[in-house]
Amino acid sequence: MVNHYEDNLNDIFHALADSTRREMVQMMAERERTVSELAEPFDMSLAGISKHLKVLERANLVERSINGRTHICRLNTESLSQATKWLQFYERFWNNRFDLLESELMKAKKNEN
Amino acid sequence: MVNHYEDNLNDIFHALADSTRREMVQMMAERERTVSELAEPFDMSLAGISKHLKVLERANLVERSINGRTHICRLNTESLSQATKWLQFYERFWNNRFDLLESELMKAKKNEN
DNA sequence: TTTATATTTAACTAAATGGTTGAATATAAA
DNA sequence: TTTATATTCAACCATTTAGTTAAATATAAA
Repeated sequence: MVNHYEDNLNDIFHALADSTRREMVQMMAERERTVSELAEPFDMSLAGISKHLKVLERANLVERSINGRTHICRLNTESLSQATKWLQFYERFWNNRFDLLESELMKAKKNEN
Repeated sequence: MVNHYEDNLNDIFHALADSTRREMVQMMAERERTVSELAEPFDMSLAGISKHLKVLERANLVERSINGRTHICRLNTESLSQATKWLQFYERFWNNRFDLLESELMKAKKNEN
């Protein structure tokens, strides 16, 4: 059994583990962007940006539509919320743990009196 | 200016971009674990697990206390919620976009009549 | 039809990653 | 004091990554 869900999470987290790519995501969060727009803020070759874009696409974080000679890139919510869901699931555990700790502390405090 | 926040996000997302490490996180979410406990489900050398653990520690996702010859590993909420916050911030943008789209569709529907 | 623009592809490189094995360290148990 | 257990460290290896430059492709503009 191949686990596509796991593969996808690998790709998503990997894609987000790079400052340049996260900045690109930020830019696309504001609005759609062409490849050269995405490249503009960075001191990096267009080929370099093109590669980063591919990593984001592999993770399904970005979709592209080709309009003449310019490519228009936009974010895809689906993958992002997959990652968020994973994180939030485990945060819940911690928060429960903390709630537990807190209630223990409250008990302890009561017994002080 | 060095950006520690960005570095940290790189480390966190990188740490989470590996199935083995995510499973280790899951285990520690349930309760504290020793290194050998963490290693048990995997078909991998202890040295391998030890390295994965280091990656999680570098990301501040895990803290370790040494108790005799066994090391006890537990999760650190802080880093996880840093990642969650980053993700949620950008999800907000998308959701706003979707709300906008939705209201446009409503308008269009009205004009149909 | 020629030239300029937008982008990708290919080939290359240095560094990082994910794994291994074998030896080292430190502590606990016999 | 010897032996067993828990863990890390060091050295190594194959693969992936993040970047480069130069050439290729495709479209738009002169």
